[in-house]
Amino acid sequence: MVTINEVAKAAGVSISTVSYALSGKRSISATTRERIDRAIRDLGYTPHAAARILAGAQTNILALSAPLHADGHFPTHMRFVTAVVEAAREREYDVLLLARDDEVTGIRRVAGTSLVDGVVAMGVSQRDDRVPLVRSLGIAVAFIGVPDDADGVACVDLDFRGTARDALERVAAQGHRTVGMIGHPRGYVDRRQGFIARFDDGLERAAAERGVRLVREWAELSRGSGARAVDALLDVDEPPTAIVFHCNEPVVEEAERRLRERGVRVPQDVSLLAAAASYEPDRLEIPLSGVTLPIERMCRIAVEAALDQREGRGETATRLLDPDFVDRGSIAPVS
Amino acid sequence: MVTINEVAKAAGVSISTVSYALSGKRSISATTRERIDRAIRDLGYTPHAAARILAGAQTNILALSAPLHADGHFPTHMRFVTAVVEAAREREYDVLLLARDDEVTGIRRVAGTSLVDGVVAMGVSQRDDRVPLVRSLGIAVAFIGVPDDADGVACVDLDFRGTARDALERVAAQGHRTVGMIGHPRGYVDRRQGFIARFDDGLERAAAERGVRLVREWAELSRGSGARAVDALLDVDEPPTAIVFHCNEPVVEEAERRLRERGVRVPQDVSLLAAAASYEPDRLEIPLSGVTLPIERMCRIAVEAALDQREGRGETATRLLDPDFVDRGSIAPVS
DNA sequence: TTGAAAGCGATACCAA
DNA sequence: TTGGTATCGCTTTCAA
Repeated sequence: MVTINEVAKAAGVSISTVSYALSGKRSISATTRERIDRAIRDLGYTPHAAARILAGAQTNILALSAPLHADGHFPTHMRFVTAVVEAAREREYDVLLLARDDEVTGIRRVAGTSLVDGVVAMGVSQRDDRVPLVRSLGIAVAFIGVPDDADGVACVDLDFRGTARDALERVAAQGHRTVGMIGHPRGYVDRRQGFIARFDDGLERAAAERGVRLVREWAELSRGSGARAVDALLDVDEPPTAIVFHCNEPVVEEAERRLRERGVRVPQDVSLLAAAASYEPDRLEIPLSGVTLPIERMCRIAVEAALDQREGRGETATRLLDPDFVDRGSIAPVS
Repeated sequence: MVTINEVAKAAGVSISTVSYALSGKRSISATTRERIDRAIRDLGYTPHAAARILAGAQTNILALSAPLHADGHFPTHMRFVTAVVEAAREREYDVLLLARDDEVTGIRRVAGTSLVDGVVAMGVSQRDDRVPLVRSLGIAVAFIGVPDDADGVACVDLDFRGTARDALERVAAQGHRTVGMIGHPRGYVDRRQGFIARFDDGLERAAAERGVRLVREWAELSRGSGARAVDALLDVDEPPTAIVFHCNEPVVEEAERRLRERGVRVPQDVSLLAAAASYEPDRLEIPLSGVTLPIERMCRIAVEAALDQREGRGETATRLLDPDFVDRGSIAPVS
């Protein structure tokens, strides 16, 4: 291992000069700088991370708490993880992945040993054990998702209530009086995932305000449940003329296939809208108008929120992102 | 932050005694141990990771190099990542996720700064830049997958050649003389993923030996390609009476649906076999006999191989896992 | 513009 | 069984 000492010796300067040349925290004469650069290159020097952390103030490591539930949607999960790594690297941070651990012990371990400068937590539930934990630990943290008690912690999420309201108002504006919804698996709700409750709430209220009748189905991720949900919605006396999807891609795909099988045309017979889609709604068999979950943006904001906290200037409030509706022709006036 | 110094003071002993009490590297009297334990608990002490790394020999951090290709299969990717984290935690290791970086710079950074004790590399291609890199760096590493030049580096993989041979021989043994294959996207092959070449090679050879005619299709991950592949295989004069799948789940699902639509019965009209499945073949609409990719086992072996190398006793050879065939009734004698 | 030296918080060797 | 202390490789203050 090449140390800063050897570099200093080779360049004929003191180690503090080498250190400052590296950090740029004080001015160095051109000739000295050159000698140091040469020595660094010749010796192939890279500073020792642990020594730097111990002497300096920060680790440049961020922990990502990503508990993976058995019934979770892997592709979506992966997109969050990748996006967090990407955002972290843009700030010169590496990411330590906390996945297997009990949510609490992993954070406790890396924070207690000062291994990380902050934590980004995803897969947030309404009553999340990580909230009181990070509060007591007093570490820099940002949640992707909003727990019930979000006081004093930074949170980022799509405004699910607003997204639901927006969705309902758009179909209502087209004259639809009976609107169906196909939602995430019941298991998610039981695990008390906040975003579902907020979405449902927003949809209900908007429907009540607009005098729209709401019919809801929840589909599992297992095969057949998307088709069953469609059948359940349509095989009644006054079926909905518009359907709002708030579920994962496989369910939507199956629902679209089922609609085709039943000879239902989109948007002539039924209007379709994707809400908070974690997939790309324009790559479906029938591209859907609606709102995409801005995963990359959420992760970027979370990373910045967590890191900024250490520097004092960090927000510890909840930030809800506005829905961004895109029209792909799957919504039409009621016939 | 509570330091070992404060613990020593509180317990009325020296810091070396505290250190030894923690590591267990020398015997401590019961009373002293108790006083130390009390002090640790009272003060809520956790050793500082960076200090420990600097003074000690190891970081207890493992890097996972997981380049994510745009056309990759996210769920499979995620399973590897999760499995590596799981295996690492069992050895008291945390995982640093290298995802966004150019494959080489990420490894160079964490290895150069001595941030990690070793590297596990997935998504290995036949000519992988990471191989010469880790060789020149001389760090502990294990590849999940086998590059062309695997000299001196530890690799783990399913024996794809053997798996292909096993698959072909099983259907040949049932009298099938024309066998179809639906393979991974061509993009994978172009990116020179070794496992595909090895699988194809094994299949070809076994077919030649058994006098079996082989018909091959490659399906993209995009919608419709699974169905198209089925049609391409069956819409000919002498269609195969058995089909081997070596592709991702969405393609298999679509192929099965297509078979149903065409009124083809399994296994009466056609035998089906899943080879190196990265999904669970018994959760398909038509459960498939075949070999599952032992992801968890591969990752565990890779983690151990990487970590063991530091302690001298590590293997740096390629380890190919034998296929483990499971019968689920999708293969029958040719009619 | 540069250097000397005091930490940072552990580990582990050498003595007692 | 225990304590003192050199050491790990760097950052940063204080002096020059």
